[in-house]
Amino acid sequence: MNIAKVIVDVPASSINQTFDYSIPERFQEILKPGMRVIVPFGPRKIMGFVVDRVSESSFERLKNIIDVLDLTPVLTKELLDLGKWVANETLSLSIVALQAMLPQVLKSKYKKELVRMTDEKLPDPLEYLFAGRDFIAYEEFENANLSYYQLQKAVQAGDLSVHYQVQSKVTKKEVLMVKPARETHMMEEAFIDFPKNAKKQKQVLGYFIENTHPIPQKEVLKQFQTTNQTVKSLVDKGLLETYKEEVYRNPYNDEEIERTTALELTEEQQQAIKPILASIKNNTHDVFLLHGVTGSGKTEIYLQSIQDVIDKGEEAIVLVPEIALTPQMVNRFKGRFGKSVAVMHSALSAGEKYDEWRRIHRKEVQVVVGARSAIFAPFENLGIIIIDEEHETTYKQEDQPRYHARDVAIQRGQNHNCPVVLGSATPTLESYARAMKGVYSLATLNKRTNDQPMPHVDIIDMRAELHAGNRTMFSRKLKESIEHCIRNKEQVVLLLNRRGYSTFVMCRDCGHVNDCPHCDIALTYHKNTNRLKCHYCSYEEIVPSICPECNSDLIRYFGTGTQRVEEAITELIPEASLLRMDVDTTRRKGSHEKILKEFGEGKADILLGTQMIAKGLDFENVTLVGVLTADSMLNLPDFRSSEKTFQLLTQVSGRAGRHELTGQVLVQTYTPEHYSVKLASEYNFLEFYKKEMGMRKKFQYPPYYFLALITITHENKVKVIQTAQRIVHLLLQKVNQNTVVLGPTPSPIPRIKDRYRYQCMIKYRNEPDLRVYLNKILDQFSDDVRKNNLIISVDLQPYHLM
DNA sequence: AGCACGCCGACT
DNA sequence: GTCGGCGTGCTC
Repeated sequence: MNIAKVIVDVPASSINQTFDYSIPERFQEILKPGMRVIVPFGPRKIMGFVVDRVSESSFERLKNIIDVLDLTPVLTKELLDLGKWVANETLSLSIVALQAMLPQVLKSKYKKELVRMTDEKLPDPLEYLFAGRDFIAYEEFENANLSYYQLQKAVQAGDLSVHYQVQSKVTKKEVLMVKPARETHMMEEAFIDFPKNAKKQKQVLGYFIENTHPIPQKEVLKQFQTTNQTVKSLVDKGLLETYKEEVYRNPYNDEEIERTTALELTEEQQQAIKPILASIKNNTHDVFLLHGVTGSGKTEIYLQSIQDVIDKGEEAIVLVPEIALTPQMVNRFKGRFGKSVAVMHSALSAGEKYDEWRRIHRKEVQVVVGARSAIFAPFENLGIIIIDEEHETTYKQEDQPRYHARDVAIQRGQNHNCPVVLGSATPTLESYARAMKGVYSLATLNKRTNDQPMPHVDIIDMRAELHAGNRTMFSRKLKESIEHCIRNKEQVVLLLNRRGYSTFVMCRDCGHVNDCPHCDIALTYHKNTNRLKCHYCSYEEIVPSICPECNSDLIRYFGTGTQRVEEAITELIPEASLLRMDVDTTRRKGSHEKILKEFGEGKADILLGTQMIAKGLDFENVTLVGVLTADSMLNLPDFRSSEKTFQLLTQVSGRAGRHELTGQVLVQTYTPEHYSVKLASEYNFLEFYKKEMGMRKKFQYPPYYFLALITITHENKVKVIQTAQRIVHLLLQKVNQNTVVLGPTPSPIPRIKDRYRYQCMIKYRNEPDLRVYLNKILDQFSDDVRKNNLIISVDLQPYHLM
């Protein structure tokens, strides 16, 4: 077994295979699959993952592994296999799948150096560049703009050599600790003999006679108001010892979180948890769909299930949408399981993420709560996987590897023979349909734990407002209700269901709209900078004062963004104080929490925000939730738009009246008759499910059909269309009769960053070999992809049809 | 991907 | 003879 199979860090389809290396004697004992290594690859040195050890290779001459980067494997056997599965399932490269399972810091960086090999004089420009040094960074040579020919000759003559370096930057945080170096009685003797003028040293020594435990040097210095010189002298005298100890960065202050114990479950909750506990107990893999209205106590079911898993000596993964990973949520888990919880989400720094990951790796925690990628937590005895807010689209990764955390969860659940729990107040049609078919077990929670009814939802027809001469974005009823709330010192949450915190600009005379010169999309107006920006390529220009088409000066700003609503409210209800929460105001780390905290403390009457305020907020004093434009989402060219609207309206309604005070929800819409608006206002998920399933069946969409989206991108429009047509043609030759291949059609945004975009959609029910066909087709175009900068991307089960 | 190698053409 | 610019093929 002295040969290692290695997946090397080269993201290219022609390299998407294992490479064999022989294992030098000194690594024989320690090298295991799942470790990272440095290997020679052509003239370079690169990082790779050992995926297997074997005793034979079909290659005659194998190169040696240069170095081993890990003391213990960073990927378990299960995760290595899972990586292979993910790569297969999502048509991505093995190396990309493996990298996705690890924290960023474990990724390698590469460096090239130019090393002088001779004492003889080099050709003038090179000699000058080296300036007496033995080696220089390759970059220096490149920046100097010298002839590559000379370099080539010098290297061939053996006067210079190119060295390749692999840097695996791992930043462990260390603290300098101080402890006594002698036994106490020896220290005491030294104390007595100590010179009187060394006052500080004597004090410190005295401390360590009393306290023999190591403490950080920083604390010693602080306590005795002295410098490290004092400690150093004591160390030099052989009385104290210093050493470095690794510490974890702790993004959450655990001590302050109050511990909680299990709550008593309601009848409904008990019914729901019973089969889950049974599945844990019997080590069976089942998928549970927990359909529970907001406030029905899903989290308590998660917590108690996890408790059983921990008691059994196993581990738990809890996935939460990024946006819901607020301290409120994290505290519930930390409160119950204390130090056994690791938290993983994008607001952590790279170092913090690595630390949390290591706590899992070292088996110091049993529970991880995290966003999508936490599904790859390196646990070896998984007892349960929970996906909260199962319907959230953030569980699908948008770039390679385009995996869905739910699919990975189920795969891991099978690997570990453990249950997977999907929880939501508004499950995806896919999951609910599976539950209906009996593939998943369904548990429904209809009652809120506090027995409060769901708040009443009023639909307001904005067309009628328009007819009545109200041209503002607030209906009369909403305005009155807001004022009423403020008078009663209650709080309001306003949702503007549109990410446009800005507007587009149009000439009133000729209708000219400023488009991005590089993308086929209108520029959006940013008021704070008074500029027009492209959200796709970051192109910017100053807002024109006259129309570039017709020279008219009647420029009008269209569309409603949160900034605008903010202005309108201050005009309409001057006494109201307002907090705005959107992409603009939450860009900085921690600002999200800060805004919520201020609102929670009652520092504002109104919280105005985009989607992000719909999730998980729980404020006692909120009695009114207003949705300004419920249908702005409905008009999107996306077959899920009704589902998304229903989900959003249901979610946001759950924000009102969660405690003593009863809540009210006002939904403004131009299409009050639309079923997703109407049924959301009645909290009628089942009816919505039936209705929407009918639509999906009629138009051949999931869950009746599977989808695959192929997007072809190139600078030359003709080339894109030709390629797309060829792909469609090839597909049609292979797929089943009843499989639909649509396109090629221009993408919803037909050009981004000067690249034209065409797509074709495959709708299928049964194509077991689709991945094989797709791989073959991708192979056929691999030359074009490499040489001509063509991009073909395949997204199986896409969420965004862009 | 990133690199070497080799062929070609330009310029001196 | 001195250079740079591609196209091609390889990486255990």
